[in-house]
Amino acid sequence: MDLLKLENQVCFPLYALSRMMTAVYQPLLDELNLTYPQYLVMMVLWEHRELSVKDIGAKLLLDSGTLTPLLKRMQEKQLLKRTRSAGDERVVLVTLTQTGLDLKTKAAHIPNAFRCHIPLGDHELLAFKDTLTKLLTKTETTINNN
Amino acid sequence: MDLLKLENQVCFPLYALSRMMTAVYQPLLDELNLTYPQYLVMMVLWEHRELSVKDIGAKLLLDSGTLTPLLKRMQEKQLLKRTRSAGDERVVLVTLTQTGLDLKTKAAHIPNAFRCHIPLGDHELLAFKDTLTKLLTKTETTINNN
DNA sequence: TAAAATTAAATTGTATGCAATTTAATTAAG
DNA sequence: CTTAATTAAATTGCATACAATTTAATTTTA
Repeated sequence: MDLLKLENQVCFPLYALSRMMTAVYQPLLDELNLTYPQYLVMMVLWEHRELSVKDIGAKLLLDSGTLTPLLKRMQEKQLLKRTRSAGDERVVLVTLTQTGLDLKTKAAHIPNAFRCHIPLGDHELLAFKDTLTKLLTKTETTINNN
Repeated sequence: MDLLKLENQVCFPLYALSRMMTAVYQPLLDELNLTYPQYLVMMVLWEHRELSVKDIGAKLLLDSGTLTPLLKRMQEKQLLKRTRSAGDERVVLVTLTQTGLDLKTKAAHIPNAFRCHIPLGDHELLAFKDTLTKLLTKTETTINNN
């Protein structure tokens, strides 16, 4: 068996599916004028009132090279504020504006709207999510124990 | 249950795992001076002697906006040739150079080297690949039947 | 067959990702 | 207490992704 054939790859369908899911989200997110990574940032900030850039990066597995310009664009859209921490001037704290907080109402229908496009039953979808989450966690550990 | 929480998302672990897997490949691909998308292009061209940009896009689910500059970079690295089809001048046909063909030897160890970093047994990995492939295919169909 | 529609790449513009470096602030060590 | 090491963001540079448009070639159709 030729292991260098596309059909024998695990990561190609992972890569392609990830992009396809983002494409499924896009028309829904267009209504909120958000990209998918920006939607993820909104989600962690709806959940946690105030987070540093590092905190957001730890949750989304993104570094400041990605987050700094992304957060600046979100700030330009009046969704959030970025302020230096008083206690530690190295840290930038991010909080949502009222506009950003209010956007959660407009986003409330997105999870269900998205769900409709996924051709999996509830049980399979949950099992799939579990597999992904466990593999993500385990791989993260594996990599860090280098 | 708040469906707008990060932990309740299916697509976040998909998105994060996809990027993490690419990061696992990177040190292996560095030896070949390839990025992950370039590696995928090499793979389809090792398998098929000649492909149009459209063919490559159909296999990798990428459009000419992504592929044209990517293929130009690979051409600059002497990995492939791009020529207009004689029969249909709209079509650009891509074939590997001898250098590109020869690179398969240097790539032969990559699948196994990569496999070592994935904390899953053979059976689970195959099952995971199947799930991904089926969901990719089904979602593709769902989207096209819009 | 000539105009209209379609198709394949390329181009343009914007938004990630990420490696590598830089800057500024804080902490650790001697 | 002062220097060295570390840390958090920002910056720089490069490579995807992808929407939207453009260009050139081919097909369709009236």
